[in-house]
Amino acid sequence: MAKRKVANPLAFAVLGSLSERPMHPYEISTMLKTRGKDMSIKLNYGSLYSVVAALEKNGFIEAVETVRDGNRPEKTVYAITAAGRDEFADWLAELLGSPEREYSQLEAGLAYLPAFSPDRAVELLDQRIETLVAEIEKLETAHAEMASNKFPRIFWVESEFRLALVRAEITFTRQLVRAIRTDELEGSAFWRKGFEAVEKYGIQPADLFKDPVKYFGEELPWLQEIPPEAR
Amino acid sequence: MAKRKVANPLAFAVLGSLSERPMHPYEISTMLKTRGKDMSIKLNYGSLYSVVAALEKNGFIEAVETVRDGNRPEKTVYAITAAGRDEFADWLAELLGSPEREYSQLEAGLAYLPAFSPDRAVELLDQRIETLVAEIEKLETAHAEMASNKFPRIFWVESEFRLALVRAEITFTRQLVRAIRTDELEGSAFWRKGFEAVEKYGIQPADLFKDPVKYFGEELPWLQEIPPEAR
DNA sequence: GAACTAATACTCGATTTCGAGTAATCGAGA
DNA sequence: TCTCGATTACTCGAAATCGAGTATTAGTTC
Repeated sequence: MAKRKVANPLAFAVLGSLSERPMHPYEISTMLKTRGKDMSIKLNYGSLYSVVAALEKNGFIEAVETVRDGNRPEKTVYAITAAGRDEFADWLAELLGSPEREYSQLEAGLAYLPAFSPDRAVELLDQRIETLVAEIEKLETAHAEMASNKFPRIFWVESEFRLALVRAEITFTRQLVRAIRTDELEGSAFWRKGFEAVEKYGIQPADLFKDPVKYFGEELPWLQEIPPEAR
Repeated sequence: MAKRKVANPLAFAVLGSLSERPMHPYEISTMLKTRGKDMSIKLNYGSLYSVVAALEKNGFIEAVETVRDGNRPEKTVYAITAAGRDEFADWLAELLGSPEREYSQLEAGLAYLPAFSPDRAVELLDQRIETLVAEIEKLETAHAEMASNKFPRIFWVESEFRLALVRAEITFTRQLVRAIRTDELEGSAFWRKGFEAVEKYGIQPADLFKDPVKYFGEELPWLQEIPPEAR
């Protein structure tokens, strides 16, 4: 899958909007908002206009008219081209059919979890859970409302997916907190010991592994598996 | 939470690495790789060097020595500063404690799901499921291996989180496919009818809502709720 | 009808991001 | 000892990204 000429997901939304009818950029932005698509695709004015320009440059859309309304800046109305329709279909197929690696900030944070003490980690994760619970409630309320309006679910599956993801995140985080609290996370007791040793001896965390018996009271068998330069 | 001076997650990883000991940029990159942190934080050489420069400019790290090794480019070794340690701790706390809105590509795709026929959608989602299954198997194998090496789980929680997310995605996708297939997704039958009408009458999708009785055989009560300009 | 707020419709330029390219050296095998 | 692929260690510039700022008009309230 060669790289897209215009890769910003907002460009995808622009193509999607223009495949309904010609519009000017600001109109696209308001339509995305009224339809709530800006909840699933990040909308930023700066990006919108540069993305529209890039789409035009690549022949996916074309200016069909410019209207001037009093002294306001003139609006350029764009229409999708045949190439643009192809690009949109191809892009949608890719988005749905081929999952692409995405990086979440929690993943980044967890990668450095041992940099905090277990207690501090639990405190922060609990805080996260609270925020996520609120998020879930907001989503559920919105869904209940749309359902009661008989608004077809097909128009808000993306929000249901978001809900599923947040639920998974909360479930994981709760389990993690419990595991840290109970030390059942293998290595968590070790994590505690390490932190206490750092405080007690006033050493750097990296020094812990130079004398495991002193600081952990035992050999660490897995330590031998790690090449020295990665310790 | 004011914006970070250096916002790229890779900068966070750089601070995390340098809080262990001074290193030169390339050394950071290899350490991230051997520890598998590059699976959770996107590593790109171009970004690495510009991020290091930005961190230095902002006083979070400082060059401590430059070594030259034969005719190779000279390596600048950087150390973290006190401000850098604070920044790292603050950043980690934010990553763990305050979930930030993230946009996934599947969400973007689902937002335009009705642009494809139900059959095509199912076909693509099935394809996605296949890829996700393979991904899950890879992760599970890797985890089993680390567990059998007694490598403490605390060092790979981020990968467990990733697994939880992929599992949630697959569960959701499977449910969605089933719902589309069985038409139990309210609005899915309507989606089918709409698509058939577009083919039968050769009209634009947007025209469907101009005469719902003709194309869907009934009034669509929720349609009245939508402001005309958002239709 | 003056004042003010909200909505409309962008613009701009400072960063950021990216990934392909480069160039030296090392090590293993022929 | 020659070669060649892998590893080391970056560089560069084109393109993307962002969000704050601007200017006009429409609507609302006193």
